[in-house]
Amino acid sequence: MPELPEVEVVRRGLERWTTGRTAASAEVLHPRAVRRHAAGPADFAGRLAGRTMLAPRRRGKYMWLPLQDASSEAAPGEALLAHLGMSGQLLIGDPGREREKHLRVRVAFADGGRDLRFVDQRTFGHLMVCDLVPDAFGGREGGAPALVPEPVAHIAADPLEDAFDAEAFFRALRRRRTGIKRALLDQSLISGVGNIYADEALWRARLHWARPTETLTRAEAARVLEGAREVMGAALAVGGTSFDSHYVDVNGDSGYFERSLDAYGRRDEPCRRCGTPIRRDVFMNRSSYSCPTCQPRPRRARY
DNA sequence: ACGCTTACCTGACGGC
DNA sequence: TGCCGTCAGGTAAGCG
Repeated sequence: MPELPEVEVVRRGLERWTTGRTAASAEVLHPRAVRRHAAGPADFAGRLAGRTMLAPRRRGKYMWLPLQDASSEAAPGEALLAHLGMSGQLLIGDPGREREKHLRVRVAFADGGRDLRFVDQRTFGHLMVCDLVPDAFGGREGGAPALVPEPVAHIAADPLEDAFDAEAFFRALRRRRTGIKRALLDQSLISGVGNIYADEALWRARLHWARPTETLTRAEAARVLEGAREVMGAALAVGGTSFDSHYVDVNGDSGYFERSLDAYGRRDEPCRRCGTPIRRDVFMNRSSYSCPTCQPRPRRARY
């Protein structure tokens, strides 16, 4: 389940293997993989052919590769945007290797070297070519607002970005009438946090997932933010979290953070702070893990 | 307008 | 052995 650290690991892999290379052709093997590319698979492939991929960028769980025309020095106005969804993988390898069972899109390069493949069992992920627009969330680059893909324009900065505005995040929480975990999963408030790291951040902050956001103090909000930054930074340092074969880097290798998780997936196992068995609640049709002692349920809960 | 629910999708797994 | 229900969950459309 790729969240920010896992996407960043993939972004770094792409940075090494695709930067400066020119796409020769793209093959869409499953139209659902490019469903958000409104003009269709043929247009998607046409917009990639002949264009050079610049250094990949990321915000939250989205990543993109700015596309430059071979014939032009002009700054890129479009990008190849990728979201891995639940099970998406971007893989780099020998073009002659066997086709993966869930291969959805393949991009061949003009240099004839390693190709780029989008493999996605559950097809929640997608690729598209889209316009770049000025960032409304404060990202800067070279003295001007940074450019982000149009579909990313409504996604808030992630907590590992310089542009992330902690005070604005706190004010937004106080305005909301919802629970803290729901807010952490809302990518328009803070991006990059998914179910796993939301539970980990809340465990670190010692807050229950149903805590009403409008009652959070500035100090509590800061604890959540610090927890998210710490846990995602630590996960990134060891290559991300892998629960199954779904999340891998561009070479197909898994990360090692699962063994370091304090809450997620640890039902009935002892809390690493106090020894109380970790509980599992069903919330938003998914699991929430927390410590009954360190993270007591608030008297007024919001779901 | 906002908060919340639902649909989308495939494979693993447990129970019978 | 095989069938069926459940679970995994990010996103955005759609509902009230």
